This record gives sequence, C-alpha cells and structure tokens, in this order.
Amino acid sequence: MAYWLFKTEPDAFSIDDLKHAANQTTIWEGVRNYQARNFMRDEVKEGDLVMIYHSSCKQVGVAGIATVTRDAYPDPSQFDLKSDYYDAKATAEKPRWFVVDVTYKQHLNKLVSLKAIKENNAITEIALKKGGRLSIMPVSQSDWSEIISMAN
DNA sequence: GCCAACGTTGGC
DNA sequence: GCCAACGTTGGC
Repeated sequence: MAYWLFKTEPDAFSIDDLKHAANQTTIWEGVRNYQARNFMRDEVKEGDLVMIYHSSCKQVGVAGIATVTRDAYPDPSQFDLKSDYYDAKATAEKPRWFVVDVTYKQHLNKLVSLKAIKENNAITEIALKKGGRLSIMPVSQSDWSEIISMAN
C-alpha cells in the first residue's frame, strides 16, 4: 500500500464535500499535468491512502484522509464538450487523462498547515517542500507518519 | 491581486 | 530539439 497527497481547492471541492458526497466517494477528475497523470495512471492503486490538501484558500494544508477505492480509468471529462476539462486530442482508444475514485476516511483533528510542514525538519521528502506545483504526489511512510502526528 | 516558479506551446 | 513567449499554479 502506498501513500499520496492530492491537492484540491476547497472552494471547488473540499474534504467536507467529500464527506457529504454520495457514498462519501468522488471521481478525482480534471488532473491535467503529465507527471501527476502518470502517478495516477500507473501507481495509485485501490487501497492506497491519500492526504487531501487544500490549496489556494485561507487555510492551506492537509485537511483529511481518503482511501483510493478504484484503480485508474479514463477521465470522462476529457470527452465532454461542455466540460472545462474537455480535450479535443483525446479519444476513447487513446485517452490522455485518467482518474481514480477516492472515498472519505477522516478529517484530521486539526489542519496541518503548509507552513508547519515546511518548518518541520523531520519531514524530508515530500514534494510540497520543494515548492512544486504537482497536484498528485507520493508521500513516504515517514513523512506520512510525521504529518499525521502533527494533527494530534 | 501580485508575482515567482514552473509547465507547455510553437517557430525555427 | 532548442528556447522564447506564453499560460497556469498557488502561496502570500
């Protein structure tokens, strides 16, 4: 089992929205970055755990945890003319973009802020610290444990 | 709203 | 295949 961090803008979709979604589950659509796509398509697997990270908002940081409940499949929004995520170069035979399904697991007791993560020298590997814009990133077991412990 | 950092596009 | 121009992300 692997650990991941998924970014979302809570104004669009938050950990609370996930908690209150049908079956507490959502399709993680709209990833349009190749590096993030490759992680999702090739490495994110059912049963993996995901930190839900709130970006571009008042309280930036890790807000909760979800479980991956379906392996990668083509992102339907790439075929939807009406969607912001429509991609004219994608076909059913050769889809470009992929999604997984995630299911709510829990809120953290308190949000673990980006600032606190950056200041914690015990957290060493996570791409968040490097200022990248990656929306799907792997999290090492030690970084995962450290971030979880910071919520308590 | 600003702007730095990064990713993508397109001319050559 | 290089690289300048442009667009996007995302913290502040």
